[in-house]
Amino acid sequence: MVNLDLNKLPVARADMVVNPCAACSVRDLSICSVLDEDELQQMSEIAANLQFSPHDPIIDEGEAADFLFNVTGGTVRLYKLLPDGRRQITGFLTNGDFLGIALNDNYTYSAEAVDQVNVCRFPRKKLESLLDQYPHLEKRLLGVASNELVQAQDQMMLLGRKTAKEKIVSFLLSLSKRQTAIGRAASPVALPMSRSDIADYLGLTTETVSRTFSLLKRDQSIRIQEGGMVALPDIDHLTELADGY
Amino acid sequence: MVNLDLNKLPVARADMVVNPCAACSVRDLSICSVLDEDELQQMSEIAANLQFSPHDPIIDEGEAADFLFNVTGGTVRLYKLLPDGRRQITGFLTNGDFLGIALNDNYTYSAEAVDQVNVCRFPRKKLESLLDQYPHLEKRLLGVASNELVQAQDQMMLLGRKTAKEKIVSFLLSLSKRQTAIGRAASPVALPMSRSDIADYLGLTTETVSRTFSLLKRDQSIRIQEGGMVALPDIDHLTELADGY
DNA sequence: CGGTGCATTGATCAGAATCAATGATCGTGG
DNA sequence: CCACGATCATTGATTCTGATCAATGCACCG
Repeated sequence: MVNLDLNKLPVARADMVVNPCAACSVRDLSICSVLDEDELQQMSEIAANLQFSPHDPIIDEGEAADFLFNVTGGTVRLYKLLPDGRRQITGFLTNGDFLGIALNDNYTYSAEAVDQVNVCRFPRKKLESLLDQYPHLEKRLLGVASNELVQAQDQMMLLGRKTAKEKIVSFLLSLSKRQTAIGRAASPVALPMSRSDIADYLGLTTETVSRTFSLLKRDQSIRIQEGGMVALPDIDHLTELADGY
Repeated sequence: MVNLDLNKLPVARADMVVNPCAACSVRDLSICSVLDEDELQQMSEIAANLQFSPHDPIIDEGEAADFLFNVTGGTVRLYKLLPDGRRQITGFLTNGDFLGIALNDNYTYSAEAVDQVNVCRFPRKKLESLLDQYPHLEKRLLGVASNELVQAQDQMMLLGRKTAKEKIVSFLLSLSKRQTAIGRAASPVALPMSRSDIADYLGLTTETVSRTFSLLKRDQSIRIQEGGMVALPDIDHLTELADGY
């Protein structure tokens, strides 16, 4: 039976009662993809499904890192704050992304729901003992961490050396790539997060983000569609813009 | 027997012939700290000791990732380039640091020797099979990756949201912390890298780095000693400066 | 002694931040 | 259903931090 958390409304679906993970829509994307049926059953026994609404805190920097998460729907922002309130968003998590890979005693960053978010929550200790039991799960986690490191290095290049225009274009392309990775079209791209989220992710201000979008619209590099979707008419061209050719 | 590489002069010491790793000066700092004597022997059998002089390339972005490394002496810079030559240094590695944790088929960054560097080189495939054999080694690697992620997030905050002064002070403090982690005094701090390395690590120019050092000297926040060592007279004060209190 | 590379300092410039106003969107309640 | 307020996005005017351009200083080395 799934460990229901009554503080947050759990996602209740009929198929979950038997083995919720078996029916998980993001299984192939997540660390769970390496598990067989029995192992999946064990995962489901320690997992709780939770839902968060926009702006809900999911974890807070500094608090005890008692839980790890898998994002099963929506978008999550990870961020750190300076004492005076300056914010750096270190990443946006979506379908299948793993949250809490840093195995410290306390979280070193905060996480909030950007839109309606579903997560699968694991008690850290129980997940760790599963990791000991299943080296291939640990190996998968190492792979995930390694990918995140590669992304982090790209983001450092972006933050340290790219212009505002290059930052915005790189950001749109990374969203596009993520969409293709989960089998969706490269364009148009969904932007669930606000201008200020984008600004704090790219080391800019909201005004500069807005101006740069206007600029890109003006020279036809992007088109804004209904529902805030952004069409990328010429990905090759954008790819060159992103690296400042 | 150690697998000698004749292109680069290996470090040859008498104790290496039997089991070089047993006498390794950075063993306790490196991933090898979790290995027992037999396991260490196996590591030594796949390891090659290499030396690099300042500016020597160690790995090149894009080339096949056939080797992983442990830094056993000196300082290594990791960096990425944009087509027009802009450079972002993503990290400096020293004693005990592991190089190549991103297990992609090709390196996603380049590495060069800053000063005289010693490394311990492992063929990737052989190391991977050792990882399969020893889950605790894999676990240790996951821990290393996790630490690097935490550091990467701090660096994103630095690059995206800190002022030049905060960046320089944060940098000096991180060097100081690293020194204490290997049992040395917190101050003075050694700066083996050039102004331009520091600039490319912090998302600044050499001129701004130089000016900011002068500024910090003027208000007595730092003192330059012989040999380019930097004394940090009041670490608490610097810690506040670093986060913009 | 002169040359080369690196660091420092100064003068000016520019890209993005800040300050400020207006516009668009959305949810809520009269 | 529309009006109001709140929040977010856009655009404009101005400022400022750090980049760029330029010159000088300094140390190491042949």
